Amino acid sequence: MPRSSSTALGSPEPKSQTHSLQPVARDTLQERVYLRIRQALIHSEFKPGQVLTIRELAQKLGTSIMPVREALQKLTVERVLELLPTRSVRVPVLSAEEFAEICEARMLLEGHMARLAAERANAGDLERIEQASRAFLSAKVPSAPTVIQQRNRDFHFAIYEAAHQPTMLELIEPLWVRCGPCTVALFVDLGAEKIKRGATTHHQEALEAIRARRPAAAEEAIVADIRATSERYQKYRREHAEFFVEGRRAKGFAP
Amino acid sequence: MPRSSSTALGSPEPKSQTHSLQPVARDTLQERVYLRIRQALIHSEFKPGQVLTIRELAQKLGTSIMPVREALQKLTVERVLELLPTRSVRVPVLSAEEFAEICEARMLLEGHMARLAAERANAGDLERIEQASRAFLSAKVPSAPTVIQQRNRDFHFAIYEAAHQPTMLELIEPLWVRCGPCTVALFVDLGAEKIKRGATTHHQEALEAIRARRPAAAEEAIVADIRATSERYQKYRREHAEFFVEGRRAKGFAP
DNA sequence: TAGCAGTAGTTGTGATCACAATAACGCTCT
DNA sequence: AGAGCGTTATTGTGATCACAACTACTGCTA
Repeated sequence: MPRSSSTALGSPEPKSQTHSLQPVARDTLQERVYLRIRQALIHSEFKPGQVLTIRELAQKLGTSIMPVREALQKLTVERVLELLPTRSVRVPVLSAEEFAEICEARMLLEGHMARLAAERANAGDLERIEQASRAFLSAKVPSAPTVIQQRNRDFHFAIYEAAHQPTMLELIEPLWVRCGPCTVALFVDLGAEKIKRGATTHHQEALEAIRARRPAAAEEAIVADIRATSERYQKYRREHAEFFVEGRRAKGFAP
Repeated sequence: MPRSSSTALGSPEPKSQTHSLQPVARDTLQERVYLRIRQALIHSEFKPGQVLTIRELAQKLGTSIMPVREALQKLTVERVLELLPTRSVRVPVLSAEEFAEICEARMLLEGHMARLAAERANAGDLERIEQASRAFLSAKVPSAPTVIQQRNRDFHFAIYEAAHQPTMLELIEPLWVRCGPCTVALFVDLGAEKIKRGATTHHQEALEAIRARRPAAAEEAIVADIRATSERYQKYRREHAEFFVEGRRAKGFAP
């Protein structure tokens, strides 16, 4: 029976009506599968290095293999997953160099966006940024690491949205997803508390700079924030080299 | 008959052996289809705004629809193609703003790479850059616009490869592909001659700067080159607004 | 003639099957 | 017991079918 309404995937999110009457593309199973796997990656339900197989995911998600194979390919193209020589896919284990290069690109692009935000942010933008900042600060430290990570993410993107450059924003998003699975490891290991303290300083600086319309300072704060993440990962990889062995075939992931 | 060896797609390119004994992933039909369509896009065999259908392409390429639909999805994820609300795909018509934002990102990333190239290029890198430069200069002006465009591309990437940042290089590539179909229009319309003259200046400046190990100058030259392209497109769109009507269902593309 | 309903054709999505290549397992022989 | 080999299981790819949503065309009605 084609187009089965599977129950394992939940409802197709609440339509995110930003402008009311857009010709909303009808949602496909493929997309729900894609979002589900993506979310699982961000939540560290898969480990770096783990191999994902089409049929296993299809079974766990209660669909045929078709939506899964297209979702996996999509994630592979976005470099969120990695293609093995055998054409299987796995969660990438970012080398120190790869992570550093991605952070370098992030510093350039996101720094640019922070600068623009300081120049262009209107009242509504500012309000959203401040709200995101409050949400980040109020995140309880012993809560799930993904909560803090999510609010950190929200804060950054509140700023970048204030730059009003939607196309560049779309270039930045995949960089975050690529880093996701590896940065979660940082939160879990180094302790969210310490990371939150470090980030708070940069966040406050960025917020102040945008409020005061000082583009250079805003860029500087964001770049510093990203650089801290980059250096943290360098350090972490050196100290936990044994964790990053190319472990294959680690099963798991309860939907 | 599964895995038919279609003849319409040509041979699977000469293996590009850069390091000899890599565990080369076996080539798939999907990948050949992908490269073929990608090439067709770069060569302007499709017009901006044109809708591509799975079955039509499959028939012209002599395959089933499976490889085509995956190739199209891949191109869509890379933003080379655009998803319509009906889930059909079409060649995007970049708005002036979108093009400008992509160019902005390119200036940041490619400027960074040019700077690094000036710092790090070794003898082999320099030789490759100079050879690419000679090839660009020797391109006959009345030749196919795509030849000049290709050699321009080769020159830029010869520089970026000298930065030795493979991950960031992979971030830059899709930006070029996205601009491809629209910049070809520039070459065809404004005349390759004029564009080549303009680019030559920036190319020579970049080459000199890298040779002399002056990172700032190298970055400046590359940024100027990209900015020229960006402004050219702005002007072009304004003057040829009528060409960019959202024309649907323009057929064509002889394989 | 303009408007509209109905129909035939087209298109993307999802399911299922077939197959070749790889990986995993068990067996034998030394 | 351990290395080598043949067999079975698993995996991704490609083809084909079924179907729902949409498009375009036709012919009827006011």
